[in-house]
Amino acid sequence: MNTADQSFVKIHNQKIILDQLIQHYPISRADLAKMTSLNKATISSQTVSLMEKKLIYEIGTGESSGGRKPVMLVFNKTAGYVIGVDLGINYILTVLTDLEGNILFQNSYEIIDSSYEAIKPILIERIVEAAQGAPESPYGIIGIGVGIHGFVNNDQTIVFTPHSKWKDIDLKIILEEQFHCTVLIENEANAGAYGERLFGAIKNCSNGIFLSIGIGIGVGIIVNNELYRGTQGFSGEMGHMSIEYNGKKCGCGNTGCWELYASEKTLFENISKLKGLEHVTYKQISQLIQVQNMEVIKELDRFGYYLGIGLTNIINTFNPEAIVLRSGLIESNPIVLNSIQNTISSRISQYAHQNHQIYLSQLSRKATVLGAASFVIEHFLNEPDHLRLMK
Amino acid sequence: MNTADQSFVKIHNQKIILDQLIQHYPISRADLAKMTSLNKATISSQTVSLMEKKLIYEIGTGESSGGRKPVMLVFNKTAGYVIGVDLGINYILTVLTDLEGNILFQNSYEIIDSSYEAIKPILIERIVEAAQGAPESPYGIIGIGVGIHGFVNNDQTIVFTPHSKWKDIDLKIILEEQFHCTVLIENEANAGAYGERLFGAIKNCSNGIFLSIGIGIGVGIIVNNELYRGTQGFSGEMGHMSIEYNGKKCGCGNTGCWELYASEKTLFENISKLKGLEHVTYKQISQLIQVQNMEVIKELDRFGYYLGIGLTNIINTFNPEAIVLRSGLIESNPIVLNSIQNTISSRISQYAHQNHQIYLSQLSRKATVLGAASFVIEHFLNEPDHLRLMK
DNA sequence: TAAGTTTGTTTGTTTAATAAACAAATAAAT
DNA sequence: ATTTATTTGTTTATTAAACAAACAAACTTA
Repeated sequence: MNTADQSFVKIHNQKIILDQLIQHYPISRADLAKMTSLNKATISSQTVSLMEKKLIYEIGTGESSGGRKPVMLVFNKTAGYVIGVDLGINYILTVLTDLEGNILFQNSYEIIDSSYEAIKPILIERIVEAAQGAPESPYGIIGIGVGIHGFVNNDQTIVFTPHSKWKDIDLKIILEEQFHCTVLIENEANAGAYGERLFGAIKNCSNGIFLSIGIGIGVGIIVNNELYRGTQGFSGEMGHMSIEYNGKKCGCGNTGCWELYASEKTLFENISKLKGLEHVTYKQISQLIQVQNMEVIKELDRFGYYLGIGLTNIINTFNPEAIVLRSGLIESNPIVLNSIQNTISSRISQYAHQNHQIYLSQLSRKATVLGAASFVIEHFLNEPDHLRLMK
Repeated sequence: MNTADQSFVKIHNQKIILDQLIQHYPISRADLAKMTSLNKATISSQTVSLMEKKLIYEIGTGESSGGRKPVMLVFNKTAGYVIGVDLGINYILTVLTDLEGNILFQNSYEIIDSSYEAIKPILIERIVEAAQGAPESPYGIIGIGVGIHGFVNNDQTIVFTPHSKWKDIDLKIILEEQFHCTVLIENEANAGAYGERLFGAIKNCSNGIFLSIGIGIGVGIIVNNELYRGTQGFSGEMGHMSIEYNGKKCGCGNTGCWELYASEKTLFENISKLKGLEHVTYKQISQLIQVQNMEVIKELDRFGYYLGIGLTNIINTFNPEAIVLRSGLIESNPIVLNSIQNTISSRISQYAHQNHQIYLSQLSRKATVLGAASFVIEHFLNEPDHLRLMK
């Protein structure tokens, strides 16, 4: 029940102007007026306000098109910096980005002891290290975004991580107290979906699905231009969608869960069993494919087949504009897409002609970490008054 | 990129005031000011505007609470009337309602020939009949809402109806030309979801799922307080979600589709086979249950079991606040809910404690028709200027 | 050199929300 | 019965933001 007044109008229009500027800079006031259909005078007054906030600045005149030369405005992408963290199962990926998501610094750490007690100091250390890489700027470090493999509720508490067994960890409060800045915690797939929507394969897509395929399968859902988190924050647990109601028993309690058939973990297990190996690596699989090892290729086909079954369910559920697949294996062996596509084509409803695109992740390993950072950026740009300590 | 100005503010606040008034009338200006946290003077000026539009009126003074008596305002629910139509597989249900969804007139027609050519004149006749039941009012018949069993795209064209085989029928334009009023066409499950959210089991629920179980299974999805239609309008085809990837072949092209296991149609077929009958009716089944026929009860349990399997998938996907089941059979034999709940409980992820409620449809047979009508009501109340012919 | 165009600012108007003052009506206290 | 405090709803003046129109500056083109 948010009522509107004059100040709402100003904030609302300023957000539109800034958005257009970010999308199309360098740009003149006159062009902004044309694009937004706001009055020239309104643009003039709003740009003053944006310049006072150091979010934009003038870079001199542009080309004339038969009259006075325009003064070009640009987005000040270095008005502040953000730290993004991807807390994976066996790694911590940390980045420092500007307000456009450009990476200035990155660091990857391999987790040995995944207990919370062991991770916490390492995490803080990595964040401090990244923060030190930020140049002087009006707003300094505007916040920290964390994407994590596990259940995060709508209060941003980490409720449970299936692999490292963290329980009810309030990392948000802990980091806020440590660093005194905005901290946003999100599920790994949600963050990935957001990253791909802002910077990657589904840029500006209204309805998109992000599929994170690894040890399990996680799904990030974007509907009606928004991330859909669910009532408590637990949407997108489609790895535990049953595709064989009387199938294999899963640790979650369900039977025939999709990720028991279509995760990278399952594929790796199958191939290592096939080859009589204890363990098989990405590299080994890629090599086996390159030498046309038929057993492995057949296994890969089955992998794509099972993915296609679940994806058909997703398409029937969401009628999405696009689906993004995040899987190191598929990204380095895009041939899997063929069996995925074939399976979907043979199964998708013939009643209505559904249009959908399937893309590989453009951000790849950085989808989650950039998504996490972008939550913070968006939060910062939506904050009507940038009342913060100047660094 | 909708910029805001003063008139936006007025329209926006007026909508909030009217919404509060509809929810809480009779109500005074003073109480509206408190509830909306708008200034008293603003409420005074806006109520003048709403009274000019005939959407509200005064009904005299109320009880004083220690000062001047308040003037009570009420919503003018008879400012106009709406026609709702449910175009089912073997019936046409038509209602006339006021602006609150109260039914003034209703009519049910059994379809014999379901071809478009046969239905069209009957449909028009039913609408005319319903319209004649409307009393004199400021706005007259404000529109016609149609819920239909089949694929409706985002342009509101009926793309395909699986049973009656209609193809690319632009009913919206046809009815608009015939009746010169707003016409809105929606999928049956989407309309039902909307009806239940406005008037029924999931009133004001932010994230809810409506399950229409009949010859097939259709799903209406409400997320982030909005109906989710999908990119083309084909979301919620979860009847064709595979729960057994190598299962029964479905007419849609997929295998192991949920509705092959958990639709009323399947249940009826199974029971009639069991009893060696050509055909079995709702009544017969209810009677068999009442006399504790174990074969039938077992079959009913299986029905609930299969529903529970798909519902577990839905909960894992959406983490909804509530799920509404629309099934004549379950509504008259709510015992089925037990096996549904048991199946879900034993299968739902133990990782995170998910809260969800499962309700029976409150609107029952009228869910779709009231949902269809409510789209028109909402459209009317959102129209900033009610520039229409007075009847 | 003159004419027309483009850009961005200035000026005054319009509109809707708000605060404050006010009048009317009423209940409760004395 | 009188006083006091309270509640309701209107009136008045103020504020803020968008806008239209006028304008000045800077530029291109003929």
